[in-house]
Amino acid sequence: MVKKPVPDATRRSEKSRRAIYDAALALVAEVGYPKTTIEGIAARAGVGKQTIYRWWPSKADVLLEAFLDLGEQAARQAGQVPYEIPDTGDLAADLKAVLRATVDELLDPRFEAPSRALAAEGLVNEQLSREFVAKLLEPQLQLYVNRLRAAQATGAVRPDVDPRIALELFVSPLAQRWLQRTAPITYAYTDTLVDYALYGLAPR
Amino acid sequence: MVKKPVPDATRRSEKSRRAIYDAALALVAEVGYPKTTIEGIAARAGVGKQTIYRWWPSKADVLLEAFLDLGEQAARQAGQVPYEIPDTGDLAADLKAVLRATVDELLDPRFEAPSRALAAEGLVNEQLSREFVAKLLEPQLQLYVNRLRAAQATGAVRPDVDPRIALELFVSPLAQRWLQRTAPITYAYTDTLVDYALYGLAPR
Amino acid sequence: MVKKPVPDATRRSEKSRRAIYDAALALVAEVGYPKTTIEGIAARAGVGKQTIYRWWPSKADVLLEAFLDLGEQAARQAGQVPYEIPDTGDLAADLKAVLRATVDELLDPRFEAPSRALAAEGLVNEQLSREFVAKLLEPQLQLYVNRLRAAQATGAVRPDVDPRIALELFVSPLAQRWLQRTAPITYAYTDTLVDYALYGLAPR
Amino acid sequence: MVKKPVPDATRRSEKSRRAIYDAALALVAEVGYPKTTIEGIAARAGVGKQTIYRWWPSKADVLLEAFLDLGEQAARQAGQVPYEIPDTGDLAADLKAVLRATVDELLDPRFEAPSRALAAEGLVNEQLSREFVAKLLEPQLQLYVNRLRAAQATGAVRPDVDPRIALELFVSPLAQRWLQRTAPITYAYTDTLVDYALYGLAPR
DNA sequence: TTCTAATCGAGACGGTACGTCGGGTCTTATT
DNA sequence: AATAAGACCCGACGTACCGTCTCGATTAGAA
Repeated sequence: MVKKPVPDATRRSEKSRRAIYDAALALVAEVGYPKTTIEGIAARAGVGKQTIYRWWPSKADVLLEAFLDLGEQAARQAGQVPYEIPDTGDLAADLKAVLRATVDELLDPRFEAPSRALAAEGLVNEQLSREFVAKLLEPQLQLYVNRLRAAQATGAVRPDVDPRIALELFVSPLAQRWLQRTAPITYAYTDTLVDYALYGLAPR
Repeated sequence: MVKKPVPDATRRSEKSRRAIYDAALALVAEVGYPKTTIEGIAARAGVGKQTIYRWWPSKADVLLEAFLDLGEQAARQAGQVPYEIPDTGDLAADLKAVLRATVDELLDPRFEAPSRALAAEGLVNEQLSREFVAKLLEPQLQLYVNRLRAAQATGAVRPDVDPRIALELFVSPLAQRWLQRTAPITYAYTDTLVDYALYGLAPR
Repeated sequence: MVKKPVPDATRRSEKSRRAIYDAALALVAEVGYPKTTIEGIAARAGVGKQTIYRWWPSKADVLLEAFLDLGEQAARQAGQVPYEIPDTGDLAADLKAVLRATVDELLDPRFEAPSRALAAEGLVNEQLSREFVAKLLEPQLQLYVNRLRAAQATGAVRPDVDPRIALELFVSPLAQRWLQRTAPITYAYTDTLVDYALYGLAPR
Repeated sequence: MVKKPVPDATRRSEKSRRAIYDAALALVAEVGYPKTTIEGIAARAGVGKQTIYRWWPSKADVLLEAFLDLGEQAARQAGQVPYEIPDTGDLAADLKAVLRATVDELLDPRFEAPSRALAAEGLVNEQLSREFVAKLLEPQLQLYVNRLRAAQATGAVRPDVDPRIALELFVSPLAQRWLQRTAPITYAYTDTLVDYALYGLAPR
């Protein structure tokens, strides 16, 4: 077992890290993930290659961190770090609103390129996939779980329903359409998904 | 614009094509998609690189064709080329049976590696994605549309439901779990999906 | 020992041969010897590659034959097939005249490219070199031997001189300058060569 | 016009350069120039191809430098870097001695293969030829010029003779025989050349 | 505030694979 | 049977990046 000397994070250059994030996101957006190279990121960031290899094991990890950082920044700007699905008492309306916001985000070009790339890499790279799911996907899905639990408490959803599965009825179709481009994603579509799904979850 | 002279398909070597398919599938299964190289496929198939470049524009296209061919072969062996979802009159039972078979297929290692790889490539390569969807995915989904239409005719499903969207309620979650490894896929899971979804599609 | 079936020369296409000669000479002149390829010759001659491989073992042999043919043609046109060095009785004048003609030929672009190419190939390919020397060079040199022998008979050259060596005193320097581009070749230069050399060959 | 970034010569690996020289010379000697490939040199030298392409534009240039280096090494070993043709007062004897040494060198297999290859390449590649002549050939010939000038000073050679041309009378024939294999090269032959040539250069 | 050790920008290095070119063989249909 | 055409296997080309490895130059924490 070869020990790689752990670099001293306290002396790390914040400027370089930012520049690397920016370069990685910009390149993925401009030339696509496969044509984005470590060398290209380093050159664009005005950084030595070694500085990248010192802190990240692969370009996928660079992009994942850059993307997480982008998300944090966006959340911080919106001032809504502790994100929640609203609870107006009308479950269908709340879900439709959230899904419409998700549609907007999925169509935002700033997000599209990197998240597609990460999803693609994850399909084939199990380790990255786990990290992606744990850090990004599951926290999002947990919000739906919370909201559905609340709905069960008020009787809007049958108590025997597993919320972790139930949420997939409307979340997965949207994800699928987006990832595989099987069909366009619109507000009308997500509204319909919620309608179809909730029929089945509501008590008789 | 330089025109590449179109090769004469009638003189194409069938033996080479088969060998390339086999090599591509074997390598993807053995070393994974990213480490599968055109050079490796050529070497394993006992074929010149040029023979690959003559007929396919990229390794993704090689793999797509190889996979389509694999599917055709499998179907031909099973003697069930005009595939259909059974119609016993019990929609829930029929869907559960089909989804269980799908689970088996998704867990079959012969299919897993190449289809993951193609899905991953499709996320980032729109042209390939379209071909993948058109040649493989949509034909499969159409079978569900047909079965749901039949269910609407017998009154088992509400007539105002769009079958193309309805089918996503149980198909997409399964696909999602498989692709993103968010959770294990089991018979119990698919059965539950069908139950949840059909509640919502059945008449009141 | 694998026997290569000897092709039937009587059925050979004269038209193809001519086309191949023309194409080979043209290409060597236009793009240079290294960039002249068998494939290129075949394409330009409107001939299948196999037709070349059937009759010649290598591109050097094609060019050698093409060049020999070119020489024969030129000689036939000039109507002087049985070539001779003139014998006016004045050895120096005769040699100067012949060398001046040689200078002209060496500077003729039609001859320069192919003969350079053949010389180059010969340096590294002994078999070709022997053929080149035997078919082209030695016959030429023999003419000088004859003329020098005649000069010895008239007493213009010492009888103990070996004509085969003596001729090299003026022929080789010219060849060398041309081949290696060490210095320009002119009439004045060849005249000087003859003067210097004959001093040494003349009786005291 | 794309500018290729000039590599930083101060950081060049001396070990790699030596290994490349050795590999190039060894391969040319073992398999011949045409079968010597950049890939083969790199593999034999244990070096990446790019390291060759970074510093030399072609395999001919690699070989030329390797050969120049070989010559320098040999000269340094012999401790006779400022090489001179001896001047014992007997011009004929001095020239014969030097030419005999040249014959030895031309027949030394370590020198034969690469110098033939370079000569061949030079015939067809003018740029290389100029470099070869300037760096290797002319310095050698200049030694003869010097010796002949000295001979003119002592009256051993006629004052109106151009030494640069005179030297070709014995040097070029030897070179020619060696390059074109028209006849074997021996001490007797070079002695004869000197005799024939000096007759013509000596005063009456 | 100076010293000093780690990080940094830069890029040369040994490699692997790319996509292309051409060599020489073989097959097919045409003459 | 020779031919034009060109697919085939193969080896080398010159290029792009990989991940590792030096090099000064800089820079931040401990002295």
